[in-house]
Formats: sequence, C-alpha cells, structure tokens
Amino acid sequence: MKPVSRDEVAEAAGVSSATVSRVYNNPSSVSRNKRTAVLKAAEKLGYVPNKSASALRRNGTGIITLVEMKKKHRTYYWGDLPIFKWFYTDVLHAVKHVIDNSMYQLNIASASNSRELEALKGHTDGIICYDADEISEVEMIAASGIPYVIGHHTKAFEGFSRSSTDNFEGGRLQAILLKDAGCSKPAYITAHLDMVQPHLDRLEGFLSVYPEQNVRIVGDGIGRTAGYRAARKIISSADGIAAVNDITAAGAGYALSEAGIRVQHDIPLVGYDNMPLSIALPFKLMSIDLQPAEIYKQAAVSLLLRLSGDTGVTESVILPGIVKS
Amino acid sequence: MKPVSRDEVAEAAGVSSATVSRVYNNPSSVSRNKRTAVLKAAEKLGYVPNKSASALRRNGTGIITLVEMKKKHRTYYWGDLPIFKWFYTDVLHAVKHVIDNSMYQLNIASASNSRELEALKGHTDGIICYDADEISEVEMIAASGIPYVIGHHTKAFEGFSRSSTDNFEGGRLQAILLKDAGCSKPAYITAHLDMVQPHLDRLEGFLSVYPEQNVRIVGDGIGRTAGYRAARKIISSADGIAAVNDITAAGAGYALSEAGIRVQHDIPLVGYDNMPLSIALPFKLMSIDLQPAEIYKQAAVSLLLRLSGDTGVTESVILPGIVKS
DNA sequence: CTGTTAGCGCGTTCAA
DNA sequence: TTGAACGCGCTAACAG
Repeated sequence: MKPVSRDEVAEAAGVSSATVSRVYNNPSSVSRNKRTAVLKAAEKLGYVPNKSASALRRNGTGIITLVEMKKKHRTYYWGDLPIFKWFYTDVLHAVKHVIDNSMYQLNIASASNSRELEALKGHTDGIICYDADEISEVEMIAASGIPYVIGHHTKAFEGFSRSSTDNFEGGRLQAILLKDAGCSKPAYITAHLDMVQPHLDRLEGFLSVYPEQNVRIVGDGIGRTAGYRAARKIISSADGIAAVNDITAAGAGYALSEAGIRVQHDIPLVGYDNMPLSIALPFKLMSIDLQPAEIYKQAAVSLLLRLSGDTGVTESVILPGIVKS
Repeated sequence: MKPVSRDEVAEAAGVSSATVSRVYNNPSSVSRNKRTAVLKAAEKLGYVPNKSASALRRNGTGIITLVEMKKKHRTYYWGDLPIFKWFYTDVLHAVKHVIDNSMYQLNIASASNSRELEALKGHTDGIICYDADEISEVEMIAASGIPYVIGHHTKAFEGFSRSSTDNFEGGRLQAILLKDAGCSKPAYITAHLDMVQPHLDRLEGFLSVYPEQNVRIVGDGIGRTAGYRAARKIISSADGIAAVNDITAAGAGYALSEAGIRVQHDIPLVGYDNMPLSIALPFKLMSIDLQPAEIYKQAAVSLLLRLSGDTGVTESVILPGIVKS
C-alpha cells in the first residue's frame, strides 16, 4: 500500500538511485540499456516520482499557477460575468492535464495588480496568465520576474511569451458564415471599439471579406438589450447579422423573432465565443469558438519547456473555429 | 530573496524549531507566550511554511483533491451541461480558499467509477466529492478508504461525512415566493421524480406550503422546451408558476411571453439554482440559490478537521436562499 | 509544555 | 556514463 520509492526501482533495475533520477530529469545522459531497464522496473513496480520531494530538493515550490487576471478598474469586462465561468473551467481542465504529466502541481490564483502578482513569488515556479489583454498587464507580468506565459487575447503583444487566439481570423470566419448563407449586405453589431482591441480585430476580420461600404456597423453597447436595440435599427435593411459576441447576438435574435422573422432561416445570425446559451435561447445561434482549451494547453506546454531551461520567448497562435449548430 | 525557513523563525523567537512547527500544526499544545512570540517572529520575517517539506515528512501527498463525480451511465444529468460549469467554478474557489490556509494543496480530478477512485489513492490525502447524489456513489466513496467529505445533494445519506443542501427547504422557499406574490393556485413544473431525489424533495417542500389539491403538477421532462410545453397546459388555470430548475422555468417564461402575459408582473415565475441566465433572458426569473460556495467551504473545513485526527462523521446542511432579481 | 533527533524522497555535486 | 553522499524543510517520536 505504501508508494514505491526511487531506491526500490534502482535496486530492481540494478542501477543506482541517481541513475533513476537522471532517467526522469535528463534522460539523454543515461545509456540506452540502463534507461530501458529503469523504465521497465518502474513500470512493473508502479513507480510514481514524488513531487513534494522533487520540489523540496530543487528549492522550488513545484507549483505552476494559473492566474486569473482580474480587471477591477474596467467598466467593461465580460470575464466578470458568472456565465463566463464555463470558459474558465475548460481552460482549467486543459492546463491541469498538461501539468499532471509533469513534475509540477497545478494551483490557481487571481491577481489584479502588481502587488498581488509579487505576492505569488515565493509560492510558485511559473505562472500561466488567464485572459491578459492589456499591454499594461502584460508588462507588469513580465516585470514580476516569474517565468510566465500569457493568454488569450495576446496576439498583438510581440516579444512576450504568449499563446493567443486570432480575433481577426474569427471575424473573417463570421463573414464567411454569412457569405455561405448568401448574405450580401450584412450588419455588424459591436461597440467599445476604442477600448477593446479584440472587438476591433474581429470587425476588421469581418471587413476583410465584405467591403466596408456593404456592411452596416451599428451598436451603442454590448449585451442583450444593446443587441436588441441595434438589430431594430437595421432589421429592414440587412440580410444577415453578425455580432461581436453571443449575448449581443441573442438580443438581436429576440428583435428578429419579435418582428416575425425566423432566425437563421430568414436572416442568418452569427455571434462569437460559443457560449452555452443554446439551452436557454428559443432560436439557434451560429458562433465562433476560440478553442480556449487548446490555447491554454499550448501555454502550459510552453511554460514547462521554459522551466526546464529553455530560454527565449514562445509565441503561439491558435486559430478559432466555426460552430454552426 | 530566498524564502524564510522554520529555523530562522525559531531563532528569532527564541524557541526550538519543533515549537514553531507545533504552532502551525497543533497550536493548543504550545503555551500562549511562545505561540505569540513565534507568530510575531514569523510575521516579521515573512515566514511561509513549505508545503512540500511538510508533505514529504508526513509521508503523505500534501494534496486534497476536489473530485467531480461524473455520471456516465445516466441519461439525465445536468452537471454535464457546459452552462453548469459556473457552479463548479464557484465551488472551486471556495474550496481553494480554505485549503490555501492549510498545509495542504488543492488538486482537482474526476471519477466515474471505483476504479478511477482507487487510482487517486497514492495521489491524495483526502477527497472532497463534488455532486455525489446516489447512494451507490456514496458507498463507493466510503469504501475507497480515502478520507472524504461529500456534497451537495447528500442530505439523505446519514452516517456518511457530508455537506449538503436542503432541497425540501428550497422547495418551501419557492412556495413562499409565490405566496408572497399573492398566488393561491400555482403550478409546479417538474419531471424525473422517480429518478432524481432532489426533484422530489423540492416538490415536497413546495407542497408543505400549498396543499396538494391546490397545486397543478405538470411536466414531461426538464429543459426549455419541456418547460414551454408544460406551461402551455396550465397557462389559463394557474396564477403562479414554479419549476424544478431555471432552464425549465425559462421555457415557461417564453410560453407566458408568447401569450402576451408579463412574467412576474401578471404571473410570478420562480425557478431553482440561480443560474446566470438573466443576461440572456428577456424576462426576470426568481430563483433559489443553493449557496454552492458555502456548502463546499464547509466540506473542506470538515475534511481538514478529519485529516488532523478528528474522527467520526460530520454532517452539515446549508440552507438555500431566495433570489428575487 | 518544550527541545533533540532522525529521516521522508529526491536532485545534484563530486569522484571514479 | 555512473554511483556515493549530502541536505532541502519539515513532522513525529521520544526524552525531559
């Protein structure tokens, strides 16, 4: 019932315990024969390296922290909404899967300023920053001195280690969906273009497919009621609607339904984020999936690489996908 | 920059290092004077106990695991829905807060059968079981031999360590809400009463306020469309509607709106679970809050107690609350 | 109530 | 390429 230790594996494999250690930490420094012998013995005995001992010896914490970047100062931030937590859960599970297969353990935390970030210093060997989307945040993270990788609206931040989505591409996919449905003069509902870079990126992606003069850009805010208001304005002139996110698109859907227009059938409607709203809404929504799990899985992999001595920044971009249902 | 160790605190406080350890693990065994001296010194130096060393020495993993109980065999299980993840996130943060202030670290996992549960054995010192709601699950957990506390639909399982909600009380609160709104012949939309104990408990709680002959019980399923269908049947006879959960209530709300009836204003409508749907729905929903954070916070506290030598089962019940907005 | 002491399992020198 | 030996910070057993 007691867990198998390194020494038992060493004895079974006929090598020293140091060699067993090397097999797990620096495999290439061990000869082929001994390496396979060790792995075979470990497999047979069911050996699992002890992460606590590893961390203790290495003078580290053995912990990687998934840090939620809170935006307390911001008037507009979707991440604070309860419904957005589904997103976080997906990310958490993806990161966990990667970290579980390393010598590290996963922890979670949140931080909204540099003081809270500094407070993590003794408690973690590296951080994955969830939803860092302002240059000030990104610089703060880099300045903390903690090894880091940031996600997910971070495509613009060159020179920083990051794993990001491509909002321009997402906007382009929104346009493709409407184009495929036969729309020629769509409306695009959005807002906060000066404040929220991702919104601008999405719009520009959309406009890369439809020429600007054919697109009616509307909106005085984000959310169900704003989407409703915006849709009412263009309901008679547009033959397709895209919105900067699903909630806003939902509002537009209500406006259509109210006017006796069948969503998708009469007027195609596409949102963004692939929120799990279909269960609550009385109509279908097309959407764009950021693939949050994939983004942060990549972030975790990059961070582990970095922690094992790899230097230099890593910059990956995960392309969003189309959701038709 | 190097973290402060126990010995430095001991020296600063003028005690032995063992006493410092005791202050953190068994405070009552240390005299008042020395204890305050130690805490003062620790505070001044910024001492944080090293969890890895603690776990190593204790021959444990130093890990407490929040285990999601998956119901792969069940045709009906809300927990699988993406939208339900908001619930999980709240629980996670509550548990984390408790565990962070202990010598343990928090990990997460999922399990759907006893094999997967057994696999956790070497990896954790104790488990908090998220959403165990069948006696077979509960018995499986107890049989695993891992110290455990289970949540949250577990009020019925006497003799097992648990922290649970009171669905009967929640159903009663639903009725109170309708009564306060002046309803005398309400309808209750529910289903799966034979399969899902919490649904039955909620209904019975409801019927403890309204006599059974005054309540129209309807429903052929759960969800938006089932709620819609059920509401259509009683729309002309009921003066208030309660549903077994928010999604089903949402469907009922659509039926009312469609008939030109104003939700809440003309006919009060109450759901259950306090799901974050208000942002997407075109009407308000009253609801019942399980207080998931509170339930699992209590579970974590109980588990820690147990792990520090406290024997015997702990059984706590958290009362749900009313949400009017 | 308090101090002394012996490892927990592992990573990393240092020699060979 | 390999092995011997040390000690990371802490808990628990024991002695006083």
